[in-house]
Amino acid sequence: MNPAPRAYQIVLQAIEEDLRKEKLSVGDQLPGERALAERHGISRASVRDAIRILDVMGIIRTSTGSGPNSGAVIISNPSAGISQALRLHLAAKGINVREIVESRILLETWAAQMNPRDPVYAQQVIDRTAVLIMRMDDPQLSREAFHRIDAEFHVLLASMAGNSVVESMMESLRNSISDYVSDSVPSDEAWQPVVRVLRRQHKAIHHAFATNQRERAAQLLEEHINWFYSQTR
Amino acid sequence: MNPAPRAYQIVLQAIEEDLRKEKLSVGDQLPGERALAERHGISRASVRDAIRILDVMGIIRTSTGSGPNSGAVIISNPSAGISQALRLHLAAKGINVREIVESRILLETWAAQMNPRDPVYAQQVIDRTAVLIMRMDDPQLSREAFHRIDAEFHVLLASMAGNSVVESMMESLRNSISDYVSDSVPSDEAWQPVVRVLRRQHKAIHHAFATNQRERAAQLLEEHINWFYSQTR
DNA sequence: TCGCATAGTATGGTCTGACCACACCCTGAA
DNA sequence: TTCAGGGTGTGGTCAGACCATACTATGCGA
Repeated sequence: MNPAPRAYQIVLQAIEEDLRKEKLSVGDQLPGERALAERHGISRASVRDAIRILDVMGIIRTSTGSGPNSGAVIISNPSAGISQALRLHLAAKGINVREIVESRILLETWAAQMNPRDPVYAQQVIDRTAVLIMRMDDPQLSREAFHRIDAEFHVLLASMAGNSVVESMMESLRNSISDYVSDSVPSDEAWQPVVRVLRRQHKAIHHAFATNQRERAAQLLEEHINWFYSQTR
Repeated sequence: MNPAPRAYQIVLQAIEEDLRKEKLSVGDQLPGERALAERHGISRASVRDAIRILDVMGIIRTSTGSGPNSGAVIISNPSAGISQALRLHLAAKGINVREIVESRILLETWAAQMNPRDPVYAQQVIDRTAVLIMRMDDPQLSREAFHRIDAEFHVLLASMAGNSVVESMMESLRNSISDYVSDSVPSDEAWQPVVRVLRRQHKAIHHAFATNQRERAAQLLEEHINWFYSQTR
């Protein structure tokens, strides 16, 4: 049955157990790699395997040096691991862009129609997205910067629903295709008319949210996403 | 900007590039770790970091020995990485069960209402789920086995929509809470009445699918999931 | 007493080289 | 022709070393 359990899984399971029991929580430091190795009776190399996994999964952040901010510190960045997974499987042709776009529409329209769990936070989101829209109006903005703010805009709106799983998946879907998006529009000349339409759509979406027309916001989001991806093929 | 790019990222990016260009695809073998180390001018330890990441992300499968089925072979298991990420973040309290259940309902009801991309496959799914329902009727079945078949049942139904992202997320959500599910119902005595209701619900859901009542299937699925999790608190 | 440069210490990151168990393969004997 | 045996290359694991870094403690000088 279990002929060869990997050595790093010993550490991984122990840490997962500690997380579950809240012996470890966000902000805490993990014991040093050498200490973990000795505690579990395995080599530091195997401990590093576990640490590396926690790192790419967005559970911890590692840094060199000593002191309270060094070493492996628990963070919570659920989108990191999911983004990486989606990105790699997109490269490996295990999934395709159509499916990602379809999923984005599903998640974003759901989040838009969802009753916000926290009305105060929802109002903050509406205010903050208004700022993002203004920043995207800057004609000096590079395309990379525009895409970055654009992503933030969408993730922020999705966060209103108060579901971090949906929010992380949203962010991951957006991240996983960011290269694709950047490569999609070949020239800056072709980009100019596109960005004008995007700005207009963003403002309409924001207006629908601000006036609490959630159905309409969802519909506009779907059109917005579909339109943009029709431009990139 | 880039003071310390990790050594393993060199290999990771190279492999991702090869996947994108289809120089590598499912079934291919990766070069040996020693060969990759020499090619990129880094140590085997760093190469192993990259290999390990691809492994946990479900991009490759590794095994010892020699020959065409040994070493690191490209597979495509998108749910592996996402499952692991969700599972760890669930342990780290970065996400909670409510959010996972909410997401499951979102994905499953969407998939249920979606027009199948492939009618032939949809019919196969309906036939195969019928078999699973029969197997779940076995009173000798252990709870672990029941949950396993139950998960297969739900993932299979979701796969009808023909969106592997949604399917992977479904499977990952299901996997990430499997421990939670197993621990939820304390005794086998309490489990018996629960499993009877689950069987009945599964049959109703299957009937709705088989008779193409997709709206109703979605509604039954939502009730089914909500009911089960109301039992586990 | 205070301020600050310096040595000390612990961290993760990387490398080297070694040994193991395993699975295929190839050769040669029956 | 068959098949038992060793050969070879694979990932898995280990041990030990060195590095750059970042905090900490020391102690000197003002």
